[in-house]
Amino acid sequence: MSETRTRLLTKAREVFAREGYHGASIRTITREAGVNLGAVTYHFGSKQALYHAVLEEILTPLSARVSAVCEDSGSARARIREVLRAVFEHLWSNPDQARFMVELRLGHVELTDEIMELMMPVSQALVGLIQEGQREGVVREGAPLLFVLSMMAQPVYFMLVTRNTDPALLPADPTTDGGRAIYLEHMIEVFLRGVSLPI
Amino acid sequence: MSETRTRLLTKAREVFAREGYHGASIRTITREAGVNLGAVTYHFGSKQALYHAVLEEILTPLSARVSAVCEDSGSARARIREVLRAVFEHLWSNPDQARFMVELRLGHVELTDEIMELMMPVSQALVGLIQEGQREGVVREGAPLLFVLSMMAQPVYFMLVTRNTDPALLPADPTTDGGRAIYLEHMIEVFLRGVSLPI
DNA sequence: GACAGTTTCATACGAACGTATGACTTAATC
DNA sequence: GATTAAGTCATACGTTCGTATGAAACTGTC
Repeated sequence: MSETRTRLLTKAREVFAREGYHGASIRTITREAGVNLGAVTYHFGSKQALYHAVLEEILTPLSARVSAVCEDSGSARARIREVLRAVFEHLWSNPDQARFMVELRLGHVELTDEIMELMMPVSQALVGLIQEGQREGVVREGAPLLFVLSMMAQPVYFMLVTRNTDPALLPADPTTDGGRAIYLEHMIEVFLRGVSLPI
Repeated sequence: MSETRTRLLTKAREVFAREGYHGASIRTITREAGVNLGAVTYHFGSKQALYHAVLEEILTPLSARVSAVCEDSGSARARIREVLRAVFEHLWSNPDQARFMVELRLGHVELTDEIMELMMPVSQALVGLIQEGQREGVVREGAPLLFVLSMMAQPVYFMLVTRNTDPALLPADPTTDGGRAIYLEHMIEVFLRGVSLPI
């Protein structure tokens, strides 16, 4: 794989995340990547294809990891913890990823069927996990998809807010391992209590 | 207030929400609003000023309502329910609003100080509410801002996802009052259990 | 009905956009 | 070292963007 291609992928992820699909221009991306203006056309064909390449690069490992954790052995409760940890760490390991996924949700960009198919198994795996949780009595009755939404809401929203907020106002520094652990533990705690059975 | 101006505000909200700030063009907005291309310049001065006008129109009533509910009489638990209801209903009464607020969070658009000042009292009021909840024993110990984030995550994320998902896949139809009630009750339940004291 | 102020209109401008093109450079093969 | 394929480069094309401009069409006042 050509170095120009990887430089483009790396910078494109950063610039798309920072400015959004329409806000980012090929000129900005190529300039910051230190490559020629024509490189996007040559290596990817178009701006949209470059965006999809970045998206795929982000979604593939997330999808794989979430699906894997869902099918782990162990109690549903333990796996729910692990899914939250996986999503959280994935989004935070590269903050740009959460912004990508949110813009994706906003639907400002046309998506290919391939991208869609990359996301489907994730939500299916999560629904399955919640159903097992209900069978094991960890999750109370209700539509599984509602719980899936509640599960994903916190990692995405936390990422969205904390990256744009003055760190001094935050209860923990999200750029350190210790700070991140606080956010993660909080989210897990809220979700597990939130879905638990009445006592 | 001129009719052209209000038509612009209405259509701009819709188009900005649908396509994002950079994706929406003045030409699209004015064409769909049925007004002249120059109307944006004349009535607002610039595209950005139009965006800010829309944002202010959205944030002002939300800010007022949330602040009012926070300072209501009644138990903290009841007020938390009411805040969730207020945010939820506000976002769902016009789905575009949630999309605006998310793009705002993504930071793809430069914001004025006035817009910032419109948002500050909301988060302060919410922090105060959580602290009262902790005093009353409804909310367990922990950084109030963490709970505030958890409280807002669900309404925003639910809106974001359900608007772009095939309704047939959803557990309830978000376009009907009955469907919305299901989502709201779910969110309230998850949050109140999630922040509650261990028993 | 002439006037003044306001709003609308068609149109023009320069800048920035995504993409296309063909010459140039590099690297590998024989 | 000639040939070929792959990659890089500067540059040009047509389009669309936000904005500016001045004429035309309103609206109310005297």
